[in-house]
Amino acid sequence: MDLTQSIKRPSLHEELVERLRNLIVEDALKPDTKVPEKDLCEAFGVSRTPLREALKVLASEGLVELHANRGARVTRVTLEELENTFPVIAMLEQLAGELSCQNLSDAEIADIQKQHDAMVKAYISRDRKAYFQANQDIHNALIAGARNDILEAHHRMLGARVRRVRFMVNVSEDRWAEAIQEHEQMMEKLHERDGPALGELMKTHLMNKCAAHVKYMMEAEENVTEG
Amino acid sequence: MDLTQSIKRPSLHEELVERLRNLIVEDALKPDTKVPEKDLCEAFGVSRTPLREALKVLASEGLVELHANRGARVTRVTLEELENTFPVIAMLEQLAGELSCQNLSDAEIADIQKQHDAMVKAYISRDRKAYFQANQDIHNALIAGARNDILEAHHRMLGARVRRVRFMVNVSEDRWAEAIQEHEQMMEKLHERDGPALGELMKTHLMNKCAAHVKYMMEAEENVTEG
DNA sequence: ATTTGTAATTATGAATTCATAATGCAGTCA
DNA sequence: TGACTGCATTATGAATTCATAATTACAAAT
Repeated sequence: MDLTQSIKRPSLHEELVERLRNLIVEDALKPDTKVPEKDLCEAFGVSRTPLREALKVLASEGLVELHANRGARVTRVTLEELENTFPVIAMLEQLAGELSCQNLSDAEIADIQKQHDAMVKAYISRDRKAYFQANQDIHNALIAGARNDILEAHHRMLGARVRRVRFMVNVSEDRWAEAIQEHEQMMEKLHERDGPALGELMKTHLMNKCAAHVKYMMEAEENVTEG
Repeated sequence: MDLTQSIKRPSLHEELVERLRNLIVEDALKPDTKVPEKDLCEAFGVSRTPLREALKVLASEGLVELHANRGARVTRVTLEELENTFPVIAMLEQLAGELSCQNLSDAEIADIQKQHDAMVKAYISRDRKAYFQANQDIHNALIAGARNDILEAHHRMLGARVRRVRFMVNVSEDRWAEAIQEHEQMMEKLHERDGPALGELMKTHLMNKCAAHVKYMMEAEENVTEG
């Protein structure tokens, strides 16, 4: 019997932070959506106090914007924000790559290899959903392998801000193939436990991912302008 | 006349976040201090609602810990946290160094040179307070030079967590001299606008700073244990 | 018809109140 | 003497209430 289970009771505001964050990250709450406190209170069945505490936290994470007396609205991921965020994530992943090679156990590396294989399989069958999930899992595992809470926390924060566009984005066939290649190289260096090399690969991988997203967004913008 | 001035009226909770953060960072609120809401409310002359919102934000920044029904306490900067935080800051500063060389104007670089000269002067006269201030200003200017809000925000957040130990720390003569040397090299590369080189120097500089802090903390711990 | 001024409504910022978990103390019993 | 039980106190989580800023609706005037 797990005794700690019964003790841990997350407070309402923690719960709300989590659930609202998920709603935003998974694009259920669209950017620029006004988020009237009243509606959310009714939706979640809580009073305004814990809800407003949650909104303050989400605002500090950059997921919503608070305008005094004008309420909260979900932030839009701009091109500029994307171009600013990815390089920072890239640096964090570079560090994670270096540290993971030092800290991951052989068993953990084997697990990552399994996730990698699953990702490749998803790629072959063009299962985008499974691919994104496996890809996400691999990156998270490599971050966790750094054994650095601070790194992990900030990576998660930054990831939340841009994951929304990853949901929207349809990567091109070319870029998709390239990403798989990059992941293959990463696995190679991970097995060799060549930290600096893995770090470099991960940084580059992220910057390429950034370029793909930027390109996609600019094309989307053009369409909007034209339509 | 500045018209924006009259419009901007920071809400109570923003004000509280700022003031509490300063109190914690500047070590006026010591680690492990219990922070009873009642006392703070009286001190600031506000009700509990905005204060609790502020505490939630500070908790998400890692400056206080919230234990359900047991209130908030100022977090202690552990050795482990220090060792985790500095490498992350180092990566961010590396990126900032690269970008600053691309983005800073000649005038801005001249300004930084002035701050650098002021820092050297403070070093020569062994004015620790002035030195720390100038040092802080230089790093902030290089971060700002990256023209990247996300980078800046996360750097500020991480800085807040460790600045407290910088207040406590008395750097050794040797390390102090070394730090000056590193800053001299940084200025050189900045003038040459050699981004990658400046980035590398800044990363190394931060990691050396980290090592100095860790060494100091371990010695302090020994003293506590022995005493 | 468009604009401007005012009133009514709504939504948010903040204070207060209520409920409950945690703490402290006294008293009891081994 | 020391540990445990139960009540009183305190502090926090959450709900409610109050005050005020912002928005909307509408009427009047140009």
